[in-house]
Amino acid sequence: MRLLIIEDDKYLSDSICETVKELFEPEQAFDGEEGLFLAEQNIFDVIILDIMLPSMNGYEVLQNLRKQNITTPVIMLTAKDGIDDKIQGFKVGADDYLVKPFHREELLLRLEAMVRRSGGLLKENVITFKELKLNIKNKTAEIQGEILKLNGKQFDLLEYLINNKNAILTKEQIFDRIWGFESDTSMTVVEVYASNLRKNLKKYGYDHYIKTFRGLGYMLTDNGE
Amino acid sequence: MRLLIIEDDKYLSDSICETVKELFEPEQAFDGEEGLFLAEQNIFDVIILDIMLPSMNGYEVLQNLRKQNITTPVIMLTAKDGIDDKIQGFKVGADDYLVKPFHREELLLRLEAMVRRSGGLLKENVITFKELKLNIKNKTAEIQGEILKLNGKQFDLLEYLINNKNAILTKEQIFDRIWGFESDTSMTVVEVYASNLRKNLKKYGYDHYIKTFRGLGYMLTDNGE
DNA sequence: TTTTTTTAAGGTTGATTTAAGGTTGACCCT
DNA sequence: AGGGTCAACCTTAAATCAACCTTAAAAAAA
Repeated sequence: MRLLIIEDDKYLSDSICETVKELFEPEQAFDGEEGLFLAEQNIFDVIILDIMLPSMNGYEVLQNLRKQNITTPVIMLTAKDGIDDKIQGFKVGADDYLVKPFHREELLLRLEAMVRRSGGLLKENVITFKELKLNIKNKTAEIQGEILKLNGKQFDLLEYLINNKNAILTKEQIFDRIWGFESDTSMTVVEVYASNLRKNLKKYGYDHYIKTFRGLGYMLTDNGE
Repeated sequence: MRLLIIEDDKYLSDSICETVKELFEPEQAFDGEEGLFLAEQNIFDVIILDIMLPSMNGYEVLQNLRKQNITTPVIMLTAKDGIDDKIQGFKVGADDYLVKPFHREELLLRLEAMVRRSGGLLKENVITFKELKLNIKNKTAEIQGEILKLNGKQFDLLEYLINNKNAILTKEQIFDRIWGFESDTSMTVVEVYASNLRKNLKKYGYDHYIKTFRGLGYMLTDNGE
């Protein structure tokens, strides 16, 4: 679970990081433009967005995102308490709202509720797909009783696929998520890893479940065909 | 959209009804047990739940519901302002929280955000024409229960036609939309794709619905002949 | 060293485009 | 009305092209 914090108050931002680090991998942006740029990568599970920001305010960031059909859940954060702000925030597409100062526990709970609502699961130690079990913590995979050896990025890919089963993931998304959007390696690595992953799953007949959609991306699916 | 309001203050309950009646069909319950009974029917899209209630408090109602795997989104409502209440509410599975007194507009916006999150969005990912369903996200088509395989541009064409059913689309429009107006391929591809699409729909008797208007363009229509 | 990651190259598949010949229907002429 | 002509459209199949797969070797990391 990746969380983007767009907040110019470094002290507050760090403190949020600290608060959530059990459940999320946080990333920080300290002004509006930087935040928008990062959010546009569309690789985060939740975004915490302050309203008063240098270079571009929170509303603009959010509006911009929604215009691009990026639907990552957003929690707006502000010192202002007026209802007008709340209304504006929701109109632009925020999913929740938190008034500073807030209790850490409340933030955590709202984050959880948010992620739960949007179908995601909080960081679990074990995720499964049919008879395939991934232990996120030790990065081990088990299938039909046997232990399956997967190296780092292959594991990450499989994890990402399982967490988004029955949804198409574009090569861009996969690349941005696993290699990082600023990585300068070529996007064809994704194909190579898809290939390797399939090879490893073939033994168990699970390679079929990774479907490629030409021009669109990949999907892990369990509904037959 | 059906909304259940579980709130013992009749005046407040009525006033909520009034506020939301544009967007929801509200139903009222005035104590915990009645509310639980109604909620158990699992026919509502959202529930507004007060905490202080006769016969059974809001936490118990919610806990009970979740235990039965009823996941209707719930907004908790209370006069208490302490963080402890919020925590308890979220722990039991509330999806949002509102402190009395609240602005009507805020309630409305939270309701909208809630519904949007819990599948309101999903509906926009699917468009239909008679028994034909297109899932825009997965780019899959389903007709009369069967899955229909369409390649990229065929799918795009069908999507465009469905979104403009009962309106004539010129070949230029179709071409510009799907191939891009700067494309240097010949406009006759549109005919080829119309042909292929019809061939694929023929099996289900849906080819007739794509009518060509000589000199004008194509139209997808569902009113007979 | 051993393992993992990245690059490079050639092969495969299937979508897209072109081309060619066949239909259809509008319009004109006698 | 009937027949001829033509342009628009349909259909098919072959040619082309881009996306993707696979493999193996090179580079980097452990």
